[in-house]
Amino acid sequence: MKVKYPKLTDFQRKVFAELERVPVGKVITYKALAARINCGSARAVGQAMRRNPYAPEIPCHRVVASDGALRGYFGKTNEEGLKKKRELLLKEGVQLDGNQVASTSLLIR
DNA sequence: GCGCTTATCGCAC
DNA sequence: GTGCGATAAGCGC
Repeated sequence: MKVKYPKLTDFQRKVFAELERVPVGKVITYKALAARINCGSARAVGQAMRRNPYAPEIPCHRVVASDGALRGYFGKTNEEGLKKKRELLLKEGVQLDGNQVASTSLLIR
């Protein structure tokens, strides 16, 4: 298996690995993702996403807050990026309610 | 509702 | 090589 993202740190690599593990139609929370990589801070996960150089290549739109609420996208916490995130999720089959997931059952724990 | 804590990344010196 | 600051969150009070 080749290193898909050699420019990323081990931390980001783990985050993306777990992210790829999320099936289409479902999403994962920052905390759950952080816990999977043995990290107690969800903030660090968001940090990796925000600064990830492969933003459009990484399905960061599948990562949501513990409440299932979208937080930001492409380094933007405004509706600009959020709107796109919503569209992507809907396209993937994730039902959303405004800027929040319609059902927390869609979240991977 | 508001504020503080925590971990990682980015950039500067 | 080392240090400082900022952040796409979470939890507590």
